[in-house]
Amino acid sequence: MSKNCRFAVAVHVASVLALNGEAPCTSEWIAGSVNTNPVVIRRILSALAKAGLVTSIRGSAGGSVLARRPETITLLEIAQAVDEDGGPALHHQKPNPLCTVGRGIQPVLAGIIQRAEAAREAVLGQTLLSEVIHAIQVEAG
Amino acid sequence: MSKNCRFAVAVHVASVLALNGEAPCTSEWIAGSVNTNPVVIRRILSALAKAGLVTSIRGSAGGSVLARRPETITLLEIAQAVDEDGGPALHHQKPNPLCTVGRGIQPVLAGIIQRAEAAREAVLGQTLLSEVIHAIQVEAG
DNA sequence: GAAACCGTAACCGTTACGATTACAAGGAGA
DNA sequence: TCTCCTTGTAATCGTAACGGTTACGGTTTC
Repeated sequence: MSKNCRFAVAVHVASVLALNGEAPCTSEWIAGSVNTNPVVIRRILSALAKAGLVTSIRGSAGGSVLARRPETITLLEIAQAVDEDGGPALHHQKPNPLCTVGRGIQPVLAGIIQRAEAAREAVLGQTLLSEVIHAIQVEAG
Repeated sequence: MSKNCRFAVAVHVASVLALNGEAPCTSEWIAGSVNTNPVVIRRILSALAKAGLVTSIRGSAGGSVLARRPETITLLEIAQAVDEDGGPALHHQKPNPLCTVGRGIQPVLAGIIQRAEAAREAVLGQTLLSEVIHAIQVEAG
């Protein structure tokens, strides 16, 4: 599956924003919580803003705030905002059409992979950011 | 998700082997159907053999055959044989434990990702290689 | 012994990622 | 207006993974 941690960072960012409420968070402060570089956070924030999940305020005393209530944001929206790549890849080269398998496998596999991804996304689509925040608070004590 | 096409190639390889029945297939012949290098196929075959799905015969007139009937092989077994990487990644660095989110997010996210992956794997676990072969034959005409 | 085949190590070019630096643009306050 | 502070984005670097390829040793058949 995906080898990047953008989804994990994006949920982390959204959780920090949600816990801060109306107060804008700077990318530097969020980076301190995620333990990475502020530019990495800004790239994530940019993707979340394009998806309408986050609003960024430029200038001094600026920062980012959640654009919607945590009860209305699913993890699927966050995942789709930062992870444009959809599902496992098919063949690099086109299979040999002279072979029965080579001729017919690609649409069959595409359908199966799509169904598997849909099942995975259903779980993310049913998980709300507010639930994640609650679980984090329970976990962190 | 995963950016490699090993799963697609592995299903392709297994389908070719299944359609050839008892007759061993050489890696070069399979490579001709997949349209890639024989060594790439041998690497996939090696992983499938370690999972007990394929038997390889060395020496002249050698090749590979399916070790089990296609009705008893699920796509999940094939995926796990060639894709050791499990699910999306968490953070690169450990989050800051001084932050509530940093302290609690990792186990929460791990649980959610695991549930999402389980849903995806359930679909693959219910799909049999024999069904794939049938669909390929219908598709290829 | 020769030929055919598997198994694997080694290497190359490409691609993607996270991290970092640098800089332009925007906005608040002195 | 001037000065910070912040976002936004481009450019670059090092690393890691992947597919493709060559090479070579081991194995089996003829």
